[in-house]
Amino acid sequence: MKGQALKGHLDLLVLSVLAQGPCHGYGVIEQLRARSGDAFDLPEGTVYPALHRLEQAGLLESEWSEDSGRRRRTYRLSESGRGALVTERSAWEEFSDAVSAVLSGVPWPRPT
Amino acid sequence: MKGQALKGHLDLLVLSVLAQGPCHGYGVIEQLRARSGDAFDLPEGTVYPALHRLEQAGLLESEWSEDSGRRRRTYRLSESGRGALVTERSAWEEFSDAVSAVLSGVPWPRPT
DNA sequence: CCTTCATACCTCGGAATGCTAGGCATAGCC
DNA sequence: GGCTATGCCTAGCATTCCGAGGTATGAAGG
Repeated sequence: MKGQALKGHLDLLVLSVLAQGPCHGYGVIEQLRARSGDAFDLPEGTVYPALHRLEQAGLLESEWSEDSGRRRRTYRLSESGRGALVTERSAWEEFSDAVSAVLSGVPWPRPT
Repeated sequence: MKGQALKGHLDLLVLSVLAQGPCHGYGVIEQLRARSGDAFDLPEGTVYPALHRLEQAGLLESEWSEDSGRRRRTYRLSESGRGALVTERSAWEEFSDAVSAVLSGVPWPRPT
């Protein structure tokens, strides 16, 4: 995956993962890698600040837990977060369709 | 269209427009608006620097022209630009598919 | 015991990018 | 003359992603 292609869409991805159940930061990274078929392999320096940002914005809630001597911070979607996910998903679809529309006019050098 | 959702994908859009024929800056903005069904209404402060960047990178070539007393700068895809368009389009499709894959796991509150 | 690796968290600073806000100039219309 | 549309430009700000570095625990291997 080319550098910083996901600019502006990271929030949507993180919210999507957490919509399927609470998870901690490291787990979010693994989920994204798994669900995207290895396309998204995000560095920690990308994901952790994003989680903090989303919590700051009230879209996530977090809770510390101790699991076999390891401290973890588990994130969960808030009600606002659930709403934001719906909004962001719509925005993504609109955006994606718009890009497709622009691209559809471009001659494509491959067989159809 | 929500603010700066197109981060990182602007180049692809501009190259796509210019792949369909030479055009000047103002025209690129209009083309994008038209082809996207008004989804993309980009400010000049976004598009002009992008054109300069792409020319700097060798993906575009430009030429000044005088049309009824108005000076215009007409941009054209270079060979490199044509190659970059292919690369960027592939990258977009990969990215788009990856996002879709992640989203596909999210329960969607609307009828399918 | 000690090293190494995987897990798990964090932050700082750089780099890129888009946008707001301003400016300049010409043509056409009222 | 004034206003709008066309057509170009730049400076500086804000946001965002990422590389690099730091901390700490547990398990595995020697």
